[in-house]
Formats: sequence, structure tokens, C-alpha cells
Amino acid sequence: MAIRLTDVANEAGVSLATASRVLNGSARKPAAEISDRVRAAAEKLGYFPNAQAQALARASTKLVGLVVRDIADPYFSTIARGVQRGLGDSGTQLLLASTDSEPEREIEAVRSFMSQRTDAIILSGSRGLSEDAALLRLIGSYQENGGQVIVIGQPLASTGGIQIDNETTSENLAEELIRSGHRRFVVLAGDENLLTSRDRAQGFLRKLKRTGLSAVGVVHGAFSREGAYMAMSDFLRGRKSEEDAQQLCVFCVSDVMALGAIRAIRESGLRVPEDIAVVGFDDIPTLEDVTPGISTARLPLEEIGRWAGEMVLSHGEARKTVVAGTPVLRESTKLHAGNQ
Amino acid sequence: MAIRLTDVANEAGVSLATASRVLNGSARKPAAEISDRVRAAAEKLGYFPNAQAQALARASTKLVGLVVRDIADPYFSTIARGVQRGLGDSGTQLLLASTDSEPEREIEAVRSFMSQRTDAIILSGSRGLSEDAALLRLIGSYQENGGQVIVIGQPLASTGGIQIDNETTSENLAEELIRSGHRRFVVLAGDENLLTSRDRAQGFLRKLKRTGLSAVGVVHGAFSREGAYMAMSDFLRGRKSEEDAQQLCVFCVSDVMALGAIRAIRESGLRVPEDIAVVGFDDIPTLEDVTPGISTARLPLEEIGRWAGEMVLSHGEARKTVVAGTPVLRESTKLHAGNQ
DNA sequence: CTGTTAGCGCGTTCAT
DNA sequence: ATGAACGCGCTAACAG
Repeated sequence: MAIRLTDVANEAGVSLATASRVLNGSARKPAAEISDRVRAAAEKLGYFPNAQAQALARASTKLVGLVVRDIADPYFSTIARGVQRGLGDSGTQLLLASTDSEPEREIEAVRSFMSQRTDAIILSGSRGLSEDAALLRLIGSYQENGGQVIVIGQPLASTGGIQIDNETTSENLAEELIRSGHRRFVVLAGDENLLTSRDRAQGFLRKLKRTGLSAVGVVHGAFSREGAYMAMSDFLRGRKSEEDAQQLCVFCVSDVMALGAIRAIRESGLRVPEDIAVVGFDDIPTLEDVTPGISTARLPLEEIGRWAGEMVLSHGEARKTVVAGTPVLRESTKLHAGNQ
Repeated sequence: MAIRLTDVANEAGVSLATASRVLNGSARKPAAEISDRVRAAAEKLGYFPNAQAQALARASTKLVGLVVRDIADPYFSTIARGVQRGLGDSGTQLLLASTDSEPEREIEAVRSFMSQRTDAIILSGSRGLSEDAALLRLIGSYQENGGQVIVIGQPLASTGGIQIDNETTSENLAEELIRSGHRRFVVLAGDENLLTSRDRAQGFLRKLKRTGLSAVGVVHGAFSREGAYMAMSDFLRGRKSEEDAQQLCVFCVSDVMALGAIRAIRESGLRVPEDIAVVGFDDIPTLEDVTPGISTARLPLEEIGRWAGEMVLSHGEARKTVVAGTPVLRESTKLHAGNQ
């Protein structure tokens, strides 16, 4: 149906091979006059190389697979943008898959990318505590066949990637908060089976302990806005209504969770930060538009994505990188006058 | 390098054809005993069908291309999620391209999708006033070769899609605002070369005129957060500082722009809505976390994406659909006591 | 420098 | 019901 290279060759009165050489990058270029004729024919006929056929013949697809939990989550969409920027105009196309936090869907995505023979697979969702053996095996065989695996967040056996030092970052964040005067902390720890959740909560709690403090409460739940909303609501309901002359500071292991927590706090008639202070983690772009400004640990999300994209392009030379977040205190953790 | 179907066939002691029949959907199934043996061999060897080879042999890729302006923009990421939901577990993979609002990059994206022989292309960025002839020609030839084109927003010559009735929606929004007591409007009209921008602004202005009102100002700029920020800043600077006993209401042709405008307003020391009211358009999820709640015209963004995905699956039977937005007034347009 | 030809991995008629 | 053989569109050796 579509125009084939053969058609172009015929139209230009040259052989298939010659047409191939001029239209797609080859070592030495054919004669200028011939080249022009071929290009003209291609243009006239509206020729488009069949990427599938090229991939089959070249054994390389110029395809990269990105798996996220939810593309509508600012954390992931920002990373996705970074990846695209990193890929730049290399001609590499991005295949996107979302898992909705279901491990089976992540496996399915990887499986699908393997079928597509993507040159690389970027895993941006958090790794679980007990990593699925099936996933590991899959990734292993992908790598054996020359596939590149880049993991964002935690290091995964024998893969390159951008590691985020969640623990240290959380410790630093806790330190800043304590320095600013906070003493009574609650931790919305998210899903305890996700490394990201766990590391962030642990780092924070460790710092508290080392400072001689201990959390007023640690609440687990889903690693999402809704999860935090519910966890926070439950926590507030369970509180004795009289207590607290002193301001509470709620550390949420992600900004998205902080947003959910804030909603719960407000619905219960309390104010942020006057009644309860809130801190998040990530510094997603959304925070720019939220009032009060939410304190957080800033991660260069777009850059992280960009680095991942660049790693893909630098084929093989993919190194591991470690990034830490920077505490950024804004209004949401301002100490209320009269408190503390 | 990777395991081929041939390898599986050998391992199972059957022919290539038989292996193909059992592993990939064929009309009649081979004997059960044979099938099991083949499946076992495939499992043992870790076989993955080569999607490229399949595509070449079948002349169908199970690939869909989605082009957005910016995947980190909540408007687009929400639609993207919808598309993925719409595609469901059909096995269709999503190819993502971002244009950064540059028409040439949109063409490049379409060109690339055509090379990939995607079964369909979904265009979600706004169409321009004078549509690029090159794009139209490209799309035409894509369709001739059996490609499906789905446009979200405006109808585009001979393509299916989800049309958004921006004009009527804006009229209704204006009506609600007027009914609620607003009289003095400013329109941040965005890019006058984008149909979305233009239609929304025009619909709004038309309603004003019909009601005997006229806009205090119409300011153009980029159809983005930054564009709105700058436009609003300029407008505020240009105002005579004494005027305005009466509250102003700024209509932004998108929520993202509304967010930029609000920032500009606040930076100039004014409050929303006490000093200036603000309305947006789209009802992006971000609004849930913004204070004060921003009035807007609600569009079922995720559904729109989902419909697009479903249209792709229903091959050919793709119809045109028209959706209108629903005005939702929240705090950002609350009339300030003493005003009006 | 150009043309011929043999695969790339798989789906699918066509015989058997 | 199963197997042999051809073709999908293109690249890359090899010949000329």
C-alpha cells in the first residue's frame, strides 16, 4: 500500500541498494547527481522508510521504553519530559507504559518493550522491597541480548541508572526542620513495601532519633494523594481533641502525598501551617501554584529524566549517578507564633 | 542473538509454521499435546516474539502515536492517561512525542509515526489558524495508507476525533459569571493563532457583547503559564493605580494560564479574589490543590483521552464526538463584599 | 561507485 | 492437522 524503497528506486532508475544508500545513512555517498535524483523521486512519491523493516535489517530500533506508575502524576510527567529532552533530536522514539502501581503491569510493560526490541528500558517507578524474581529474570535476559536498563530511584542489580539518595536527603530535611524549631513530628510513610517510601521515612526517623526526638506517629498507607488523604484523616480522627498546644509537623514521603494530607487537614477544619505544619518530598512543579508554599526536599526531576535519556544515547557508557535532594523550607512549615 | 521462533520450533520438534500458530493467534489451533510442547519450549528458551518482524509480516503494528505539546502540562498528561486507559489491555503500545509548541516538531512527530507505521495518530495539541499545508498533506497520505487520525480539540479535514465546543462553553461560562454579579472583565486571550485560544476568547467576548458589556481589556500572549504571567504583569503595570473601586474579573483561556496570572497578581501585591477575580478553562486536576479554588469550565479530560483510545481500537468506526465544558464557579470569582 | 543477492524473524498460502 | 516455501521492506555483504 505505502510507497516502498523499491518504488523510489524504480522511479529514479537506480537500484534498490543505491536508493537505500542515499536515503538512509550509509558509509560512502553515491554520486551527487544520482543522489539528487533519488531524493527527488522519494519526495515526489512521498516515501517514508518502514521503521519495522529497517529495524529488522539493522537489528536496532531507535526505540526507548519508559515505564511510569501514572503519567498524570507530576512526578512522572516531569521525568518523562526530561527523558524526551534528553533524547533530543536523536531520532529515538519514546514508548510509554503506565503500571497503575501493579507489579504485574510493570512486568507486562517490560515484556512488551522486549518484544518491541527497544534499545533501552527506563524504569522510573519505585522498586519494591522484595523485588519480583520474574522481573529480575526478564531484565537479565533483556540485558544479555544487548538491551540497556536504566533505573531511576534505586539501583537494581547490574543496571545503570540515577540513584536517589532518599535516606540522606530525608535526614537533611529533618535536620532543617528541627533547626527551624519543630519538635513534634508525624510521618506519613506511604507504602512500606516500596523502597522509596521506606528509605525516606527511615532516614527521617533516624535523624529524629539521633537528635533525641521520636515521632509522635508513623502512619502507613498508599503512596498516593488518596492514600495520604485517608491516612491523614484517620490520624486526625484518632487524636484526642484537647491535646496539642504545640504545633505538629507532618512529614509526607512525597509532595503528592503532602497535597492529599493538606486536603484532609483542611477538611477537618484545621489550618496549614498555623495548626499543623506539612512537608513533602520531590518539589514537583505543582508546588509553585499551591498556597501556602509547601516545604520539601527538592529533586531535579526534569534533569534526572534528561540524564536518563542521555544515558540511553551514550549507549553502554551508561554510568550510575547518585543525586541527593535539597531541603527547601517554605511557608507550610512556618512555626506558628505562640507555638513551640 | 535473541531467541527466534525457529529456535522454539526446533526445541519442540515441530515446524516453524506450527510454532507460529500456537504462540500467536491463528484461526485453528494445533493439537493440544503439540501446543503444550511448543509453549513449554518457548517458556524454557525465554522466547519473545519480535514485534518488528510480526509487523512486517502482518502489515499492522499495534502502535499508536500521541502528540502533545508538553507532557508535563497537566492538561496533556491527563489526556495521555485517558488514552492509555482507553487502549486498556488491547496490547496496543503508545508512542509519545512532544512538540514544545513548535509546528515543525509536530510535523516531525507525525513523520516519525508514519515511519513507525502506527495504526493511528492522535493529535492533542491545538490546531493553528492557518493550518500548515505540509501537515495536512502528510496526514492525507497517512490516511490513504490506512492510518487513522484522531484530533482532540478542533475538527481537522476528514479526520475523526473529539471536538471541544470552546465557543459555546466560553459563552456559558461568561453567562454564569455575569449572573453571579461580575461586570468588569479582562481576557487573557493567549495565542491568537491557536484555534483553542481564539475560540475561547471569542465565545467569551461575544457573550459579553450580547449582554451589553464589553471587556475592559484583551491581552494576547503565549498560551502557557509563563505567557499568562507576563501578560498579566504587563496589564497590571499599565493600569492607573487609582482606578477600580469595582472588582475586576480576569478570564484566562486555560487553567494553566490562570495559574500564571494569579502568580502575577499576587506578586503585585493584590489578592485573589478580593482585589481581582480569576477564571480558567479545562479544570485540570491541579486545581484540586490550589487555594482559593479556581473557577473554570470543566472538561472531562481523562474521558476525552479515553474516548480517543477507544476510537483507535474500534478501527475505522471512529466517529466524531462533540463535548462542551461545564462552568464551575469556585472561590476565585467570589464577589468581594463592598464591590460591584 | 553501482547493482545483485542473501538474509532479518515471522505470517501465511499451498501442498501433503 | 502439519510442514515447506514465499514474501513483508530494507540493509549489508559481495560482485561487477
